[in-house]
Amino acid sequence: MSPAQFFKCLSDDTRLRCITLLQKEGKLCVCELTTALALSQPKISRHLASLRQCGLLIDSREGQWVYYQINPALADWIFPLIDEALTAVELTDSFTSDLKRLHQMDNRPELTMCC
Amino acid sequence: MSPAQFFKCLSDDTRLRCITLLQKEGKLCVCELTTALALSQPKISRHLASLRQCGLLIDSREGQWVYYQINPALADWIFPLIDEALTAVELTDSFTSDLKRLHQMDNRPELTMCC
DNA sequence: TTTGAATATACGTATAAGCATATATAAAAG
DNA sequence: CTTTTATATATGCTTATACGTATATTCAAA
Repeated sequence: MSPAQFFKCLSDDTRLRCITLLQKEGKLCVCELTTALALSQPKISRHLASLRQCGLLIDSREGQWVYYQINPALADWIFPLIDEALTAVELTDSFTSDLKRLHQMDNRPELTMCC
Repeated sequence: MSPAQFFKCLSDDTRLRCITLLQKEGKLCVCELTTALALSQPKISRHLASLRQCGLLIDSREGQWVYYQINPALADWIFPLIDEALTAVELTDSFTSDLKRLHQMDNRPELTMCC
């Protein structure tokens, strides 16, 4: 992936919020991201698919749920940029809201699996 | 400017090469950028205009030449991202070529002004 | 093996981006 | 003035993005 292609991944608000939320939280399933961002499921899924196809994210199915995370095998130059992107996005109101909705979410899959 | 808007500025190869070259060299006129990137003048000018309009670059006319530089009045979160972008882009072949063409350029305005 | 929840994809459409070519403006030189 | 160099913009075109809606797929549970 070229630098410009990487920045294009971050150039859409929905994708940027997904990536930075994953950078902060580690691993989230589609329904958690859908709840956190308060957007339609197909919209989230389509953006996650494009990020998977370009290699920025990897997915893993666990039962009914498909979890996404940042690909740990990315080129070295990408990680500091993702870090700085998170630092920048953490200053925004929408990211604060996203985090709040995520943490207030009922029936989060991980919680269910623990019981 | 939102983080996503900022990343959109970097998401086009031509704009990214302009921005990183300006980050490294400080201040360049349109004809220097045109030579360095080996692209058409209208193409460079159009991208510089869009970067000026979103506030990422500022321009200043000096005689015949219009110089562009990174806007020093940008929000704080932007500068580390530009730094990391340069670090990433410096690893690419095209950036090496851009720098080489710039430094080999004949009749660079600054040099002419010095004599 | 049917039902429901989670996720993915297809399709049509609206909008935005990017490009090449041509032309316009602005300053300097003759 | 007229020309030349540097830069900006307009126009017409093609392609890419993003979206909503509808539908398909996958898994688990009953």
